[in-house]
Amino acid sequence: MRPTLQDMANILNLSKSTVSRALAGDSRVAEATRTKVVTLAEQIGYRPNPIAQGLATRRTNIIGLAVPYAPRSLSDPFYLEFLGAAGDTAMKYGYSLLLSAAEREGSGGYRSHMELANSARVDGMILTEPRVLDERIEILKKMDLPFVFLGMVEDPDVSWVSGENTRGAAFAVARLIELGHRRIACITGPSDQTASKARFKGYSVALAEAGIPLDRNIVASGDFTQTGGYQAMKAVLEHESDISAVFACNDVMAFGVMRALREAGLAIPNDVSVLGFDGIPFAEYMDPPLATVRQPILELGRTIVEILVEQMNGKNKCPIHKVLNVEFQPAGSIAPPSWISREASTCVSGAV
Amino acid sequence: MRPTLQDMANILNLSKSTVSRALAGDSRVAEATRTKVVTLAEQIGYRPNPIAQGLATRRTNIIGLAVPYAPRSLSDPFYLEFLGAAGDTAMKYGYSLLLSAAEREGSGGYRSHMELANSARVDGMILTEPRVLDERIEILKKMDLPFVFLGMVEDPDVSWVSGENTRGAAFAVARLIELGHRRIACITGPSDQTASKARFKGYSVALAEAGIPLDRNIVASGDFTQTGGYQAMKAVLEHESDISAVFACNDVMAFGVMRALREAGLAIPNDVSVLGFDGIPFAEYMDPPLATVRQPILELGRTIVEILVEQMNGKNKCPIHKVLNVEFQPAGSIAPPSWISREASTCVSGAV
DNA sequence: GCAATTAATGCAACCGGTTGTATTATTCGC
DNA sequence: GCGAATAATACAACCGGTTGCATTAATTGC
Repeated sequence: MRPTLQDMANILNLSKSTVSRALAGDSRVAEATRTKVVTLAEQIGYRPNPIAQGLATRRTNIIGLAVPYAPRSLSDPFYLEFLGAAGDTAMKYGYSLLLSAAEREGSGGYRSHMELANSARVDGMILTEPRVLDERIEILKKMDLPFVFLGMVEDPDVSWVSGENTRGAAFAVARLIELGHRRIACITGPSDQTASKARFKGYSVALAEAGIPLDRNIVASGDFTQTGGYQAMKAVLEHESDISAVFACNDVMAFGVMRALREAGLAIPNDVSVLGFDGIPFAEYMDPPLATVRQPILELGRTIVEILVEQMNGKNKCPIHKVLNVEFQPAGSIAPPSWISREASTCVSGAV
Repeated sequence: MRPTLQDMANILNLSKSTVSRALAGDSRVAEATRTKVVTLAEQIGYRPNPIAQGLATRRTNIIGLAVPYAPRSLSDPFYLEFLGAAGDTAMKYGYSLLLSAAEREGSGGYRSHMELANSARVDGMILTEPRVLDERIEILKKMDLPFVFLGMVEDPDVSWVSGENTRGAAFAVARLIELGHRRIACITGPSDQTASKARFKGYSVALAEAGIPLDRNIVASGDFTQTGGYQAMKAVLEHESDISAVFACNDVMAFGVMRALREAGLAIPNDVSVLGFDGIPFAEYMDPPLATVRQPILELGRTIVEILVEQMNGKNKCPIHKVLNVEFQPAGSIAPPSWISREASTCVSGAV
């Protein structure tokens, strides 16, 4: 049986409270006593019971992490990396992560997240994939539990951390335009997710700045999964054959896009360039390596936990919004459009 | 403030115990009373405090999940999928998953897992990546906490669930041999992991059955990461140029292998065939799609939780060892060796 | 109609800690 | 040497549930 505080007290002929204070480093207990207590604790392997501590202090040292159910969620390496980084950081601050496995049902899919938040089991929550009008926010606000979103939230009272979606997408798409691309398809994520919306906005901005009209026929919406990207790309290819580049709003969809293109007999990047978003490790192992916008995934995980910890400690009551830099990462999946290469080669052969 | 049991008791002029029993469905409380209690609970949104419940019942309804630190761990989609499935199943049985973020240090890397196991915070533990002589087993056995490993463990007293590593690998490698391959390299995982060892054994068995001698020069050890696979393949290519196929002990390493081969100017599968293991979703999105041995990842997650739940309920005291079927999944990354194709084409052109 | 059952509820201890306050022992000033 | 201040420790309530046993009320048997 695990030794308890009372056991220790009995052995040392002390009271529970003194033993407890000795371990907590309370200045009121004599140095000699503390030493004895600590030594004994070491000896018999005493560890305070976190459940009892939780009941007494109303703190659990656990952070709830709400991961949305599929289609995206836990099959996207982005989340795994994020999870790892968040877990690491949480541990550094003495917290553990409790996963809220999401539910399958469509609309009620947030119930388990809300239950966890309301369970007194966690000191704070990390939430992911905010929607434009996210029903969870109102519920959470009523609970006075600190929480932070991964991804931008409109409500100014809510803390969040996000990669620079709009600017990142705009910058990368501008590079495509710079290469000579004019017909650039866009595979978006679910339209009600803020990240998806922001990346699409970046795409639109880049087009607008280059004076290229936005053509809805070459914009399709996926669901942030391989399959989603694959199907969306197929749908676009059915009607449009003159695109020379594709911007997929995340890497995983870009993989599906690449497959759809190849199946349509289009070579990457010779016929069509492909650009992703996220910078997951697999991107550079594709053939050709996928050009993407690298998010600082580890830093996102770290930062979000740090902000949450601050709020849990009550140090900072005002909401924090943090946008982390992203970085365009060129790679073999993008190249100038074929008509430029052809012109160039014509030109060269003409000169020879 | 959250309503407590006492609040409910006060409102209804009942005692805590009756209210508690009413909610628990104890047959001793009158039906009318139970209805009143349940109605009120519904009305004021009463939810029992799981921390207090945990203290009283010594059950937390939480399963600890120990994920080893890098290099593999949470950057491998295999684990993410596993995690999702385990989480889903856990929820179905009323449990949540508490992640044990692993530590960076090499040898002491298991400390946090053991602390979690010993923390009274979890009712059971899921452990991953067993090593051949896994130090955790002895520690866990002393704690009388149910635990199950993902992956085979030698100790017969320990429960585990695993894919059919040896047979799966043997079968797949045999298919390579069947295609005509003789010089098949093997990129193993860390040699002290049972999964790695078992898959390598499958490779050896297949060779032996075909009468092909095992050549240690074309066996290299990776660490189950892309980079590890890449480097191991490079090392092999440095001395050996006559291999016609590679078996990587997991898909993620296979991606690294493919990259190394391409960088060496070798085409897949024309010059070299590549075979992976795991069946992660990305495999089929590679170019060419990666042939692999598909593990039933979701079922692994489901089964492991079910076994653990059974053991936590005390229904089954004897250890359970479960081997789940794997399935060879052919794909574009494997083909007959080039000398066969060349012979074939020579033959054909000769015939014409 | 009264003892014996049975049904319904209440009391109080307990889970293992934390923490406000009371108590005892010691030291200090003068 | 005595009262006051201070240091060290103990007591007891509390966190919010669960659970064994006692108690009371209602029902049954004869």
